[in-house]
Amino acid sequence: MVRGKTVISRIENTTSRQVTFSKRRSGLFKKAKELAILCDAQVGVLVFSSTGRLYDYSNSSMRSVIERYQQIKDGQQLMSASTEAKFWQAEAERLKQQLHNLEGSQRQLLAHDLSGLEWNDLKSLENQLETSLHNVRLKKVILTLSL
Amino acid sequence: MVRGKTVISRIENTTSRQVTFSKRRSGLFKKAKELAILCDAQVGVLVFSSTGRLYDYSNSSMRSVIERYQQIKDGQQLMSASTEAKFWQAEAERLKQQLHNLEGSQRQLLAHDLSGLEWNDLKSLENQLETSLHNVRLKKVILTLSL
DNA sequence: AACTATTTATAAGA
DNA sequence: TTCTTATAAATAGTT
Repeated sequence: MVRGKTVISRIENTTSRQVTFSKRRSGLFKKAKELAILCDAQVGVLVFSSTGRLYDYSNSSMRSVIERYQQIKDGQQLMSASTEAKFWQAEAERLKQQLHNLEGSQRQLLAHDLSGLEWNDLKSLENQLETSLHNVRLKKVILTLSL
Repeated sequence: MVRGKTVISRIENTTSRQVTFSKRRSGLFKKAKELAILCDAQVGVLVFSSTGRLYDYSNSSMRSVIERYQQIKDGQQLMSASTEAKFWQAEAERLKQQLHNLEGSQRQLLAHDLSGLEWNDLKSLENQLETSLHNVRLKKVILTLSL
């Protein structure tokens, strides 16, 4: 039971300090979570025990909380490794999409996949191929003449 | 007064959400401070309101708390995060190369760039285009007949 | 911001 | 560590 008003000063007894640390830490995290949910806030809590062990809570991700903090406080900070990873992942995704599109149009040019093409599409593809063929033949002639 | 058990879910009313935010935020900071004093811990709390405003508490300095967090986390994770970053960077590089190659062959198919092509290259390109053209025309016929 | 009926957190004991 | 419980502390709704 709670005996009298608790004085807030360092608990000298190691064992009860550790017990209190454990209890109050979870209490703090619970409060943090409730604040985040009730008030639609982004919350991050970092706690280092006196033995140096890290405990943390965040309703989103601690990295994003810290990044947001640093953006506000510092303006600009070096990209963290995880941000850099995300950047390159997005870049790879973008390139993959571009590649996919180009492969599709290549398949049409090679007439490997003409599905989904309407009459007008086929007509313009035919024109394109005719133009290409013409230019390739022209190039052959030029090459022949220059020999 | 408190009426019944409080349900922890987003408070819809804006005014009471703001009031609760203010009250619980200071409650959270108070708890954080008590934990730090009682248990000799280093504590940092970051809170962003739904309007994006930053509130923070730390018994030492937030900067040192964050630095300590990153040293521990990155010590455990920097390897994987930076490895991941490298992986995706390499993946992006590979895709970029692939895209470049495909763009080159596309330019040849469209006869936009025939430079560097020898007689034999031109001959096989011509054949490829003829085949494509044939297949496109065939598809047109099929489309016409099926109308 | 202040009040207060209740709920919630928690210190100490088991 | 987990449960219990007496008591302190926090807080939701009201003024």
